[in-house]
Amino acid sequence: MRGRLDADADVVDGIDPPSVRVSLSADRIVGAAVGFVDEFGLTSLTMRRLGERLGVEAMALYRYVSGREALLDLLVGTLIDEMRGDSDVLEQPEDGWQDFLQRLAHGVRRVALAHPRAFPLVASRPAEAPWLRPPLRSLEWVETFLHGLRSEGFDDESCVAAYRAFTSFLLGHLLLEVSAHGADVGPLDVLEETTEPTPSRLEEYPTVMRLRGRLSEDHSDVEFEDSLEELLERVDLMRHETTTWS
Amino acid sequence: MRGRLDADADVVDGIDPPSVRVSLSADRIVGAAVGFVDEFGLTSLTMRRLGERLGVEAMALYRYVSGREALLDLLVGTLIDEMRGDSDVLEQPEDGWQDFLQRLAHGVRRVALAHPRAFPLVASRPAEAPWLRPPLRSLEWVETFLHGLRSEGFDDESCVAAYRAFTSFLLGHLLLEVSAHGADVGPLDVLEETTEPTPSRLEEYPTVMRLRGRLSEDHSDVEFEDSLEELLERVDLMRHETTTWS
DNA sequence: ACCTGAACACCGTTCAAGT
DNA sequence: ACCTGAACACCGTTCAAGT
Repeated sequence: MRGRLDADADVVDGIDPPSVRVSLSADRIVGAAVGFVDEFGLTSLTMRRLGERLGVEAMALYRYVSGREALLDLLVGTLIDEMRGDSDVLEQPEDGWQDFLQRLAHGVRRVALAHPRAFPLVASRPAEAPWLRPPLRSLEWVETFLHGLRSEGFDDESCVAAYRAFTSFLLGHLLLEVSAHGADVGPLDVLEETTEPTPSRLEEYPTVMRLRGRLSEDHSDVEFEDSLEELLERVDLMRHETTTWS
Repeated sequence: MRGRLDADADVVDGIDPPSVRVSLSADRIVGAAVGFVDEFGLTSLTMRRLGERLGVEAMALYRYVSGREALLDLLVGTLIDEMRGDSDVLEQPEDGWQDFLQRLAHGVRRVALAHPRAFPLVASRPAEAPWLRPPLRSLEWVETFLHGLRSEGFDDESCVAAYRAFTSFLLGHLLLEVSAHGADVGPLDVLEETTEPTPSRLEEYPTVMRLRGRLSEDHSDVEFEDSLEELLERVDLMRHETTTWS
């Protein structure tokens, strides 16, 4: 017994250390960044504050990520890859393309709802190439999508058309859904409940006023489901079969 | 003749003065901000640089706008109001609701394409109320929309459903369209054309590789037109007539 | 009434220096 | 090898002071 490890010393008196002292790595940094954004919002994410959260000076982060912008890109990549671990999302169709796209859509939606404050990044960051459309903007997922539909008999043109329709549907729906959950925000997130939540000059807009209650109802779940169904029907119509030689 | 005006003196030697010396106002500031974002992108918009552009110190701006965040909100408002001046957009239906929505959709699209670098703001800024959905997120336009459909015989529920479908369609389409035009971007906008525009590890993704050409084709115009048609058909289906007593 | 100078707190980022 | 201190340029914002 050679006595207690010296390394313990600085944990012992550090009440609630920012994080257990694990050596830094790009993954750990990005993970912390995701957590930080989930908790405090995008505008609060600062190299210095992120360093603090990791028990390190901001400058130490530059060993692993080349800067703040690069960090945000890594963050987006992480979110999209999170779906790979989702067992409901398939790598390739097993019960037809409709089931395949259903699972994919719900997978993306789960990610969006799990990270409502980070999701707008997925939408607004410039992609590697303009044809990598958010929110399915990694080469991996686009390959999965296109190859999946091809293997189900879609021809090239239909695959691409379906990809476009699918992404634009997802982006519109999910962005609106997370923004209703109070997504991006400005500097201070503490929304001042003191000011009336409804704009004051409302009486000038009789129709809005009358339908306000109905407008506020949240049916995101069924709406997503229904619109997705409709999308799949549209995709079905834009579909040209192809004979697969194999 | 009391000699030349003293005020001219600092214009005379100032080669290419940042702007003709007009007294400041909120409108002028917001207008300059829009121009600045159009030209240099969102991340380049800085109180100090905006002041410089207006021939004034940054601190002077605070007399007219309460801060940067407020400025961005005003900017969003301006963009949306830009459509009021669009003679193709109607205040109320004249040739049926389909024509009405067609004009509205194209009006929003023109704004988005005229300000591709500012449009993501319209999408991601938190609205006054969660039911003010981007991109139709001013009380004025929501009133116009809902009242317009009501006057065409839609009942309350259909109006709201149509509003939801319409906004989510527009948001998805237009955000993807402007992001393909290289919208948001990080710090430096000078996109480095030196690095190959195509991600390097492309050969690992055979389907993407093969369809790359097709994926890059830009058919935004016809795509918008077609999807809009489909949307209108969907709206037609979700429509319950109501008897208007008047 | 309207703008400016100086100041403050906070950024991102670099780099020589510490261990 | 990995992190820190000090420094730099640049933010947003406040406020007393100038005109």
